[in-house]
This record gives sequence, structure tokens and C-alpha cells, in this order.
Amino acid sequence: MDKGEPKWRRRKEARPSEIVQAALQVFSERGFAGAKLDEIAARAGVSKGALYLYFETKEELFRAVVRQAVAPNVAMVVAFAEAFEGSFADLARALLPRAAMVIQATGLGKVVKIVVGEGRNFPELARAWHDEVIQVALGALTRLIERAQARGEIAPGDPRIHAFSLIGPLLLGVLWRETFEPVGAQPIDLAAIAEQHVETVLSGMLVKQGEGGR
Amino acid sequence: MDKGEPKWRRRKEARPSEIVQAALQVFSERGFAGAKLDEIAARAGVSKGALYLYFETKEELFRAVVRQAVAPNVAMVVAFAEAFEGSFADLARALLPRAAMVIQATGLGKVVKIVVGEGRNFPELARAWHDEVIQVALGALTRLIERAQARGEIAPGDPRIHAFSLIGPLLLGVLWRETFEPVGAQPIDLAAIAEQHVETVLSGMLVKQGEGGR
DNA sequence: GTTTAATAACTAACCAGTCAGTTAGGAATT
DNA sequence: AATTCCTAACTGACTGGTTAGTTATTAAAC
Repeated sequence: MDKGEPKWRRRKEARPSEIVQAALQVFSERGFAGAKLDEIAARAGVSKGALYLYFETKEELFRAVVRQAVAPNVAMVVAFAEAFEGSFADLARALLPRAAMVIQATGLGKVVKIVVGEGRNFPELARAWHDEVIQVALGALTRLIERAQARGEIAPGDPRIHAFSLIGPLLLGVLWRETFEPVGAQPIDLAAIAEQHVETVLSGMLVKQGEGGR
Repeated sequence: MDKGEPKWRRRKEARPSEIVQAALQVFSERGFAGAKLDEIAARAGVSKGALYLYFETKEELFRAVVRQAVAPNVAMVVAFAEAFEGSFADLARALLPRAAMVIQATGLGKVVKIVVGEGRNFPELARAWHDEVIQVALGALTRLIERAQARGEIAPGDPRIHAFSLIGPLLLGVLWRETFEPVGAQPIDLAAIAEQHVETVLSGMLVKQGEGGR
């Protein structure tokens, strides 16, 4: 035993992002408390000890996951929305399906689940997510709604609740897929939710005739 | 040390419900994995060993919590909805605020969080919740929507997605309160969400004029 | 006196974080 | 160009604390 491959290589630069990538996977599959550092290390191709050369604690590793793997995607969607020229209705019709896609492609839904489920036991997780994701995304959407209200385009009412009205069902769809489909629930199509719900929320669920508003 | 109070009493009938009650509290506060059986036992006024006289495992105890403490409340709301005489619009206007109230009063939101967050690691949790709560509630709502569609009262489209459109924002509100308010997020009023969102979803978010549907 | 609800001390397993030791790989020396 | 030295990236066995589940024993109740 001599010449062959070395047991490991020194790759100070590449490690952190590889570890973060592996951590995203394992956190997604097992949640925060359920994720084992040994498994993260194994998937990143290093030993557990190496993790501690780059990240001080498990929580700090999770924060790094949020910052490097999640926040950029959110920023992209927000930038798209803020650069959008056209009516709010058209923006909404473009935004929801796009958000649905990004959520599925990035495994963002799984991280949401972690934060929701373990926020109570690990408040730092909830705070990091709130500051880096929610504040940014929901804040941007709320401002867009306020502007559309000022233009007389959409109905009065708390703009933040309007934002909830828009994205709530999408989130429900995400949680449905992640939580109940694996145990036998009837599958649901996220893109279909996005499409139908946008039209519902923009023009209403009631058939137009005498009825209308309250 | 003799005459005085006995160290404990045999109360075969009362124990199970007391334990379930204590378990609901502790599960709510700490999540499933985070809840310690010692703490549940302490709050129920028994030792950990006594738990195992009535429940085989931690998961079975959780199922009992769902069945005895949660399902009856859901059944009540469902019964109310199915007995309702009147338009779907009026039913929705009554149902959402009522659901919001029940959720807050019973701590149901906290259990939702557990199921969402830990369903992946403990599939039995997700299955129990799906079978005893989701199937019942969402099934009933979907049927009500189908009937309203048949009467021509509400717009065509997948009735299940319509149901998502109705309750999604409320769920988002619940998760918001439970997850982000404790770490400094701007508070939101569940009743206000219910009220505004029902009107939004029934008659639409757009101001009526040339716009309308797509 | 018998039964059994209930206890308390126990075991076995798990896992975040530590640390003493190992080895890759570049720098200095020949 | 070959050899030696040095450092820090990396390993993997270990520790300490935690907790679901078990069991030998005790005492309440009839």
C-alpha cells in the first residue's frame, strides 16, 4: 500500500460549499434535529471532524445553508417581481407559477418544513429564516400590493393579508406534497394550484350575477 | 411516615385522558422528538413507567392525542358545515372565522406544526393526522364546493384546489403566529385574515371594471 | 391475601462535539 | 532532481449527556 490514491486531499477552498450542499440534502430529508453530522460529513466526502474546521456548530451550519443555498433563489424571484412592468394581475399570473417552480427545483419547501417544525426548539433557525427570506420576500410582495392599491388596481384592505391570500394556498400545496403525499394522500399539482388560485383570487370564486360582494 | 396521604392512588380510568392532556401540552411546546416522556409523565402526575401501562410507544401516545384531543373539534366544525342551510358564500363567511377560533382555542395550530415539521422522520404522525383530520375536513369541504358548483353558485375548476384557495391563507397565518411571531415578526390577526380573505376569494382582489377574468 | 396500578432504578442506544494522532503536499535544503 | 522537514487539513475513536423503553419491587384496593 503506497503509490495509489491518497486517502484524502487537502481542498480548503472546495470543502465549505460541498459541506453546505450535503447539509442541505440531509437537513431536507431528516429535519434539523434528525440530521446526523456523520451523515452530512459522509455525503460531503469528509469526516465529521472536518465539519468543525469550517463550521462551529450544527446551527451555524444550518445558517450557512440558508444563506448560501436558499437566499439567492429568493432574491432572484424578488428581483424579477420588482423589475416587472405591467399590471399587478399580470405580475401575479407570472409570479405564482414561477415561485412554484423555484420551490420545487431548489427543495425550498423542505427547508420551510424544517423551520416550521423546529423553530420552537431552535429559535435561531426561525430568526435566520425570517430575516433572510420571509422579510425580504413578503416585504417586497406587500409593497407591490400597496402600489397597486394606490393605482386603484386592486381592492382596499390590509396589503399584508392580501399577500397571505395570494401565497397561502401555494404554501399549503408545498406542505401537502412534502408531508402527506408520502403517506398515501391524493397527489396534487403545484403548478395547477398556482394557475387556478391566481385566477380565483384575482376575479373571485363566485359566479358573477346578483351576488358580488357582501 | 404512615397514616397520612398515600404516595399515589390507583386510578385506572382517569389516567389515560390525563396523560393525553399532558402529552398534548408537551408535544405542543416541544414538538414530537423534543417532547420528553419524563416531562409528560411529570405533568400527568405519574412516573414514566405508568405511561407504558396505557400506551405502547411514544408514537401511539401521539396518535391518542390526535384522536382524543384534536379530532372531536374538527368533527364539530365539519358537522356545523354540513348542517348549514344557505348559500356557499354565507357558509364560507361563517366557516373561516369559526375555524380560526377553534384553531386558536384548541392549540390545533401547534399540532399542525409538529406534523408538518416531523412528518418525514415519523411517517406515522403524518398518516394519523391525514386519516383522522385532513381526510375528514378537506373531504367535507371539497364535497360542499362540488355541490355549490353543481348549483352554478361558484366557478368551475378543481374543487380541491378551490378548497386550498380557501384555507391556505388561514394555515399560513397559523404557521406565522406559531413560528415567526416568537422571534420578532410583525404580529398578524387570524380573525382579520379569515374575514378579509373570505371576501377576497369570493369576489376577487381586482377592482371591478374593464379587467375581470383573463 | 391476592391482585395489579404504579414506581424508581436501570439499560441500551444514540449523537453532538472533542482531540490525539495521521498524512498530504508544499518549502527548504542539498 | 532528490531528499527532508514542517505545517495544517483531515481522520476516527472517544466522551458526556440525553432519553425511549424495561423490569424488579412496592403498596393501594378489595
